[in-house]
This record gives sequence, C-alpha cells and structure tokens, in this order.
Amino acid sequence: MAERSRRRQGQRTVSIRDVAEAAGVSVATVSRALSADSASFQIRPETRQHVLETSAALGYRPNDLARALLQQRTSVIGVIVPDIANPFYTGVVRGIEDVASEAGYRMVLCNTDREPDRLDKYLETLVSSRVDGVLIAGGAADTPLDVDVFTRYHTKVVVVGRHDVACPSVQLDNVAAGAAITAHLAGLGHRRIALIAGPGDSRTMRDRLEGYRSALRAHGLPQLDELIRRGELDEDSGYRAAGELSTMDVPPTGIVTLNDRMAVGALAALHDRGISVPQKVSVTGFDDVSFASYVRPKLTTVSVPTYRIGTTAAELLLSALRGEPDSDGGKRVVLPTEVVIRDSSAPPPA
Amino acid sequence: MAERSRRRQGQRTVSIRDVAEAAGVSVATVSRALSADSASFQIRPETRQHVLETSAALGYRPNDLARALLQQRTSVIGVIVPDIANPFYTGVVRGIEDVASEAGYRMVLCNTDREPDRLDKYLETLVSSRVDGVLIAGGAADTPLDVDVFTRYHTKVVVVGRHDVACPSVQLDNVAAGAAITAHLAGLGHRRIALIAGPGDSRTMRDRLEGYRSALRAHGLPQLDELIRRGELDEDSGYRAAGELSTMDVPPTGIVTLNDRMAVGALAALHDRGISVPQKVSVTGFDDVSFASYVRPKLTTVSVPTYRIGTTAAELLLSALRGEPDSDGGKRVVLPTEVVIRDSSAPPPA
DNA sequence: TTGTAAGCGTTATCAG
DNA sequence: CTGATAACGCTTACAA
Repeated sequence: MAERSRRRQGQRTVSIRDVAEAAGVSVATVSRALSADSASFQIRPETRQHVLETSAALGYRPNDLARALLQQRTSVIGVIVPDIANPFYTGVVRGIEDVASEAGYRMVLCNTDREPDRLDKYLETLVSSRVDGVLIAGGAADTPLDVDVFTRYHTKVVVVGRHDVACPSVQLDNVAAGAAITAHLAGLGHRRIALIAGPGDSRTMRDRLEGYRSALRAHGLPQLDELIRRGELDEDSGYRAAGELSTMDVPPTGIVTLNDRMAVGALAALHDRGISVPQKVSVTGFDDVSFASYVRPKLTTVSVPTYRIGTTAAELLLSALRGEPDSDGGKRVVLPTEVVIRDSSAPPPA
Repeated sequence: MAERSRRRQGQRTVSIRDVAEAAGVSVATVSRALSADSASFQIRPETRQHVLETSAALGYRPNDLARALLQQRTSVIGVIVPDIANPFYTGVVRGIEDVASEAGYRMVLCNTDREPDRLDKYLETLVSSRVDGVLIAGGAADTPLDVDVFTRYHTKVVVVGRHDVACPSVQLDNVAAGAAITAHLAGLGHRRIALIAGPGDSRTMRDRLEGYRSALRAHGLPQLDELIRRGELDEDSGYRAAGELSTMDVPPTGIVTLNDRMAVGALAALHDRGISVPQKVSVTGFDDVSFASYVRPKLTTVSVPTYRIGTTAAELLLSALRGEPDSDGGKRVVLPTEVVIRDSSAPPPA
C-alpha cells in the first residue's frame, strides 16, 4: 500500500487509485464523482464533495491517455500546414484553434515546409497517435493524398484548398480571384500585365495563375511567357522579379503579384529604381495581410478570409466528428474573395 | 475469432492482436518484430519478415496511446505562446518544431491570446494529456506560473522570456537591447526621443522600456511621460501613436518603436503627414522581421534571433527530458540581440 | 448509491 | 527465439 506511494524517482504521479484510497472509496466512485455529466445524480452529493476535496488535496489530474484508450477518442485533432510563418496559414490556424479549443479539442500542429516526406511522416504519426481528426491545408497538389489509412482508423479528414480528395473541404475560388485582380488592371487600361507567381506545385498558385491567364484572354491581351516570373512567396523573390521585369526592353505597366510579401518586395525594387507606383507601373498583391494597408503606396490586393477559412474547416471537421450525415462525402464550402482597391494601382502612363 | 474482426460500425481498427492472429504468432512476437531497436537480434529474421509483411498487408498502425500509457511517456511536448500570428513567436515555434520533430517529438501548440484564463486551461489539459514537457513562451509576467503541478507529474518545463520561474529558460537581454537602440538615436544627436511601447503586462515590453529609460539617463536626456505611448503591437497602434506624437507642440525627432509592425505603422503615419524619414524624424523598430528591410526607408531595428530562441529552448527541454543533470535548476541561456542600422535613422535636423 | 471487474492496445518480464 | 501474462490508468456494465 504505502509502498505504492513511492517508487522510482521520488514521487509517483497520483492516479485515480490513490484518490480512491485516500478518500476511502472505490475507484469507480472517484470516476463518477469527477465525471462532469453525472454531476448530481448517480452519486450522493456528500460523497462527491468528499472525493472532489481529496482529489484536489492530492493534486490529482486524470490521465487522458487511459481515458482515450478506453473510449477510443483522444479529443485531439491534427493540423497540417505547409508553413506556419506564412500569414495566410497563420490566420487559418488561428481560426481552427479557436473553434477547436472551444469544442474541447486540442490541436497538434505540423509544418511540412512543403516537403512531401515530412507530410508523409506526419500523417503516419498522426494516425499512430489516434487523433480524432485531421485538417490538411495546402501543400503540393502533385503528391496525391492517401486518405485510406484514415478511414481505416476512423479518423475524419477535412482539407483546405485541395480538390483531389474525396472528403469535406473548404476552398477559395482562386481562379476567379486571380482573374478578378488581373481584370482590375486590364480594366484600368493596362495591356502589358506581368505576373509574379509562386511555386508551381501549389494548387492555389496554379489556380491564381490560371485566373490571370483567363482574364488576359477575356480582355484580348496576349499571353507572354516572359512576363511570368516564379517566386518563393517571400519579399526577396518579389524584389528580384520586379527588378528583372523593370529592365525589360518593353517593361510591363502592371504587375500582378500572387501574395503580399512578394508585392512588398516588388514595391521596394521599383522604389529603388526610381520607378513610381502607381504612376509608372501598377502593383497588386494577394491575401491582404495586415501590413498591406500600411506600406506606401497602400497595396491594392485581394482579400482572402483566412481566419474564416480556419473556422469553417474546423466546423466541418467537428460536424464529421459528431457523425453528422453527409459529412463524409465531398462537402465543399467555397469562401468568397474580394479585390481591395487601394493606391498601388492606377491607369498606365499615357 | 472472426467475430473480433467486425464489430460496431463496419471495420474495426486493426490492433496488434489482429496482426498476431493473421501471422500465426503471439502478440509479443509482433511487438518485438516491430520494435526498432531489437531489429535484428532477439528474433528470427524470417519471423520478423513475415510479421512485417502481414502487418503491412493489414495496414496496421501501432497505437501510441497504449504504448504511452505503459511507458509513461508520450513523446509529445506542449508549446504555449501568446499569439502565433506574431512573427516573433512564429519564428520561435518554427525553431522549436524543427528540433523537436527531429528528436521524435510531436508538438501541441497552444495560443493564449494573452488571456490568463486560457493559459490556465491549457496548462491543465497539457498535464492531463501527459505531455513529456512544456515550453512556455512570453505571456503576462504578472500572473505567476505554477510549475508545481508539472513537477508532480514529471513534466519538464522550459520558459522563454520569463524570469519569475525556477526552471531552465532562454532569454533575450531586452533591457540591453532597448538601451542599445535608444543609445543609437541618442548617439546620432537626438534629444527628444519618443517611445511607442507595447502592452504593459509583458515582461519583454517592460524590459525594453526600462532599457530605453536607462539609455536616456545615461545620455543625460530628460524622461518625458508625454513621449511614451502604449500600443497593441500592431500596425494601427503605431500609426495612431506616431500621428499623435507628430502633432505635439514640440514633436520628437526620434521614435523608438518596440516592434516592427508598429514601426511600419509609424512610418505610414509620418509619410501621410509629409514628414520625411529620416530627414525630419528617425524611426526604429524591434525584431527585424522579414519585411523590415523591404519597407522604404529600410527600417533600422533590433534583430532578435527568434528561430534560435526556439531551437535553444527545445534543446534545453530535450536535455531535461534526457534527464541530464543540471537541467532542472534554473539554467539560463541569454541570446544576443543586435542593432541593425538601415535607412530610417539619421541625425536630427539642424 | 456504491463496489467489482473486464477491457482498451501496448510492452516487459519471465518461462519455456 | 517465442509465448503467456501482468501491468499502465481509466470508464462502465453488472452486482450488491
């Protein structure tokens, strides 16, 4: 008895049996006293009170592992993102966490850094840790997702921004968004509109690029490969791409940038070359991150509801976890984007 | 036997017993075959091979909960930050995750939003989920941390940026940093140096403020309360504070801002009022986030090694988890900061 | 209202 | 080299 109390290195973690012994009741009674729902009935109030007190006195903390093992649910969800440092995903994650934690779920965050290997590794460990659900945001669309393992282990899956998988998803109409921002420039009279894109393996980037192309087509503008540059989604990429574009024989009068960080880089490059925005050339961003309206000129961009993407995705997952019908099929929620016109875009010079 | 295979809702998750039955061996043998270290010995290679194959055929995934329950370790660490959207913490978290995942640990991320209640709730659930260790970054220094629960449950704790707790920690010398950036301005000849601070309950912000004060003292400059403004760490705060400062009867010629986002806001405010930086007034930031060198003028700021803070903290935690001596006391690592002089600071106008 | 005991899926100990 | 079996800490029928 007393031997149980000290074993190994000093103190032992206190278990439900310790509480039971100390309170002079059975473990079942302790369990009942502590379980939230059977709060008032199924147990005598005084007993309950007594157990609560001894439990507190001993500093008892129930072991969720044991509970989860028994109940076959962990109350944990896994969240996989390409890069948490990307403001887009930061917003999404915040949204997810807020609704998940509200519903009593913990969140395991995984960064893939866009490496397929890391994605696979994370999927593996998430299954092993028996998370109740997984939220997969973004990532290379070329590496197909294998959701079979998850269904095998009753793990619900919701994806953000992928189209290639048969599970609930929340998406942006990135094609329309890319078209809209390009059309904004075309509508202002620009005829040479360049694009600073992101990595080609991302579905999001491909869609925005396609939107750009279709808008060009719709406005009867030629599609020139030399006007399309690839970037790495950071400021430096935008800086270099814009620098190159500005030294072309016939430079573009408009630059569509596929995220705000690259747009800020582009703005800096143009500034450094004495090319005024928007008088000489217009620049647009994408995402509408917090600093977009604090750079000068204020950035014309496309606002995307990152936080809402997160909350929506989490709600989709929660409803799947509740076993609600129709949550297994490919329920798709498409969230709206909006062109936000500020000061970095204007008609081209005469 | 066969009954075991389908119960409840369609398929059951496959367990080690299923593999054992299918392979015609005992569960112990399966366990041995799958355990990494006893790879080649203690078991006949053919047996091992056979088990591996049936395991793969059945799509078996070991249940980490059961393992954790038995071994008293989860291979999970909890990470608590005030706000993951803050670039500072994003960097820290990336650092943590990289070394943690390398060492085979998963990470549970918790956002407190600087609300003490949420912090408490998270600490509670982290103990219950029996994470092996907890990393606590930032947060209100006024609400003391109760580490006792953790030691009771053998949970190692490492803090980032707090001084009030007896466990390993990694810190920045924020006092020195605040003093250094202020001294930079003072050295340039500025005599009216304003401060745009952050929330007063953060230790980091208090230290930087103290550094500002001491630098003023060291340079024999008066400390004027009217020159100190509080912000919320976002662009808008900086914008408004700088706007107010610029309309004072005797406006400051230098503005020290306690993070880069507020500095960008300040730059915008000054720009909008036609006050040129750095000719009329100098502005400095703090943190050196990615866009700091892409705003114009480029921001003079203090670079802090966020990523390294994260890796260092994680390593501290890992060594504590390995039970290395001396990792329980208050081992403190102080990381260096550096004033990065760019274009937003210059001597005051004559 | 309370207690007893089975079992969740592993690993480790101890025999064979 | 392999097989029983006892834990790990908890919840939940079922009995008392």
